[in-house]
Amino acid sequence: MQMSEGVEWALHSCLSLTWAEQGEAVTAAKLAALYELPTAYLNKQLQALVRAGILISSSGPRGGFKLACDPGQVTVLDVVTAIEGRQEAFRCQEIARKGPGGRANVNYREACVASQAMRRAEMAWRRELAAQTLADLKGQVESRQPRTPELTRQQLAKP
Amino acid sequence: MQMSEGVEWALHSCLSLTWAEQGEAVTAAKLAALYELPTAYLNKQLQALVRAGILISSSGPRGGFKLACDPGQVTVLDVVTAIEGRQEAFRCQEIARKGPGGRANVNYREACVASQAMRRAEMAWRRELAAQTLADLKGQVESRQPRTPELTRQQLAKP
DNA sequence: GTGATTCTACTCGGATAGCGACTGTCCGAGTAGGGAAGG
DNA sequence: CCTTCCCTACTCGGACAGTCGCTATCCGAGTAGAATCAC
Repeated sequence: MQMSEGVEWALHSCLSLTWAEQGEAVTAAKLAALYELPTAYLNKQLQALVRAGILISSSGPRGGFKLACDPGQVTVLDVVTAIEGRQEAFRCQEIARKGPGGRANVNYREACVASQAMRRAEMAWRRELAAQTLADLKGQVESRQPRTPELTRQQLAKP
Repeated sequence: MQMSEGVEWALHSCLSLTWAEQGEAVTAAKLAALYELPTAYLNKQLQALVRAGILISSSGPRGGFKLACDPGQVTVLDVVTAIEGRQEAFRCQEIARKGPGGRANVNYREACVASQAMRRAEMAWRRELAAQTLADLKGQVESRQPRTPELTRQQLAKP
């Protein structure tokens, strides 16, 4: 069970976008240069964020990506879901239906104790992720590394 | 991010083993027949449980698998970890090290805010899984489907 | 009859293919800005 | 000089290979029990 590394890329890219000049779109190439990532593949991840409504993209010269809304409105769960998809990690195959005492007309995705146990854990996971917004992460970085916003803006301003 | 379906198989197999005759080893073939699973592949999952110390295996006639200890001592997390491995789903690649304000001598698996956010969620996930033991699941099934233990024993007794 | 020995059938365990998802890359559609041309 | 048109360069977006881990399977090592044989 491994998560796509695109999640890490997406989180850092979103943070960098919070520090970019307001209204300015940032190209995938510049975001990739920030962290030495492959441009085309990062572009693919950013596309997923656009589809999820987290970013807005524009083509052509002076085009690029920018945040679609306030960082306080976007949770870490939103970003993770945008990259990983909405389906849960544990997908109950309802094997209990075939087992002793199984009933064909019961939805074992809800009734099976194993599924419930796993679901409860995933709910807790989601709750933690939903409790943090991009603004929270942004604030944490700014208090620990006050120069990061300025350095990011400088890097993004480079041709 | 999808979890191996072996987790579901392992949980149900362990539950069935709690209902098997005390001291009797159950073969992978019989466990597979309970839920109509491919025998060889289920065997592979059970091997992982043996390596994790959850089950004990014995070869030859009257061989098979049985629980290594009391069901109350085995948590759902133990089972999941045995199948999925110990590494976390989110593996920080420390791309922040290359980013603005990055320091080469900092462990970003600990310091990066993205990594911390993800880690906090995974900790909550693990905590939920560790809070439930096989005995808990066993009790839940027995209170909802009182006939399941008996039916399981009957199925396992069949040649 | 009893004990040791051999033999057989059974089970787990690791080694071996097959497949889907993540990883990585490329080129085309569309666009904004600049430059040229005409009034 | 100003306006209009065209053209170029740039960027995203989706389509196309490569690789790794999960899925599925098979055969050999080891063993417990039964059958056989000698005493």
